[in-house]
Amino acid sequence: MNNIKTRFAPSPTGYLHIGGARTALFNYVYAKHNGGKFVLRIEDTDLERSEKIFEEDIIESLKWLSIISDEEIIRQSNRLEIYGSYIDKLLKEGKAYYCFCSKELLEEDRNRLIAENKKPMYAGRCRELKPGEELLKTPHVIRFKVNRDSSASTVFKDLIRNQLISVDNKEIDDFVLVREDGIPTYNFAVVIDDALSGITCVIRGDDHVSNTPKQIMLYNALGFNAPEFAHVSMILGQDGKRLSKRHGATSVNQYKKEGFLPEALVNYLIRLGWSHGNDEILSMEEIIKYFDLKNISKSAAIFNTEKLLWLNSHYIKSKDPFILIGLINDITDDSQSRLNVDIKTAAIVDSLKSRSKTLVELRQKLDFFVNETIEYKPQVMNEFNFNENDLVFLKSFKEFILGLDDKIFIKENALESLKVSIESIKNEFNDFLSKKGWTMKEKAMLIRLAFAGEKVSPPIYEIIFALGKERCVKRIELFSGYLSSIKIYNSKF
RNA sequence: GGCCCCAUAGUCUAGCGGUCAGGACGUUGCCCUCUCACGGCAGUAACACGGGUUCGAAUCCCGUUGGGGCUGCCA
Repeated sequence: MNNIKTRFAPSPTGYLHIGGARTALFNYVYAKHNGGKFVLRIEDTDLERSEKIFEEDIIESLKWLSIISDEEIIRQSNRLEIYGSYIDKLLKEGKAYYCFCSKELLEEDRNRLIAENKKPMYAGRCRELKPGEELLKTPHVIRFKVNRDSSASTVFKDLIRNQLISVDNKEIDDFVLVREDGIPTYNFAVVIDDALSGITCVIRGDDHVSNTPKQIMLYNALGFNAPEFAHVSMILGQDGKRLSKRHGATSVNQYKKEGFLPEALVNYLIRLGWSHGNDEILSMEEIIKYFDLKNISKSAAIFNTEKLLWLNSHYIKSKDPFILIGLINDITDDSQSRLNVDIKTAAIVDSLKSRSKTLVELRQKLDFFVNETIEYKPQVMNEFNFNENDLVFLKSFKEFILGLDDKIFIKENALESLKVSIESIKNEFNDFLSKKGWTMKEKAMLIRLAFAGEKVSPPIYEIIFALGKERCVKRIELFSGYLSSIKIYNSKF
């Protein structure tokens, strides 16, 4: 009966990026799988770089991904007294010490060691110092006194590799616990908070493995039980380098704006490094049901937008068109461009959803329907050789549209009745064509150009329904006029 | 440079001593078809290299190479 508790502890020094989102996701689903708790902690001890807007972005982005903290969110900046009491304890017990070395001096040391091809480490000048009250009034930091016994090493088990990682203490610096300004450093604050919050398992990025021995030493020095550790590999860009801005979109919020669904991002991120047999499509519920640290990959993974797009199109396809309209409106800043929530818009969205990989793409494809006027682009129109017969057809087609029963176009906001309408338009239209001895294949492109001004559009019956009689007729007339005008133009030469 | 970690197709991965090395994205071809998609079918492509251990190695061990991380009073 061990109550699992995990956490995600980002520093608010940037927007939530996909690497962080994946780490948060792993922590969240691991806790949920085990019936445990997941908590969020904001590590804002770097006063220089932390910003409130980043904190808000992180919380919002996680919420969008359905990753919610089970407890009130902790901010390290509110806990300075707590850290103070523990530092006093370490100082009193001789496990930490004051260091008065100037930054300039340390910089010199470092440069010298690097020049000598040695590992840059603190020389330990102040290790045995017993500072008097006067000296304590001068600038200083507090360092941890690492056990320097010649054979001492620090060992921990990594749950991802399922093996022990051992680091010789001589590789570990007497690292700083409290800065000159009195603010604790990451390695110190993280241990206090994880211990006090009762975190049982720390799942974090690979880049923290070298911090883990330091933290274990602190757990031991403070008399806390250390949690378990699981270091997940990092996400790399297409070039195999660490993911950064130059690889394109990296923040979760940016993906939202570009028309990705949270389900798709969650599904993609969890599969990037974790697997459950051959399953590719996984809902949050399924992920929680099956998730296991044992099935996390040890190696770094390259972020592949193609697969994310595939997942996104999958989730778009499976959504109700009315819901899609809402989602598109959610990411539309300009109130002028908002979509109407009605059956006609839904009809086009329903048709376009299997043709779009993102919500943004879907919205763009909707332009021909939303905009009142359509443009006849020369680069599109020049590909066709129009003739008199086309005008004859359009005239006849207009009559057909006008002759359609008005009842076909009046529908409740129900997708089922929509299908019936489209079916009857299809039947009527096929009758019309066969009576005239025309075929769909030869006439479809002309109609498409008239209605959409593009070579690509949703199926014609669906457009007829969505546009309605009046707009159809208007577009046929405009297009006929356009054809006549280019005919006149051509005849001059 | 030092320390730590990693290594199956272009990419994500399954595999856990005996498999025709499986799936997915991508890509190619075909079918469907009013366009484009969707969908269906088929194809393409991998165990980094070298030593061991073993009757037998993608799987275990060692080395090489390659990649990543850390080496801050950042997290």
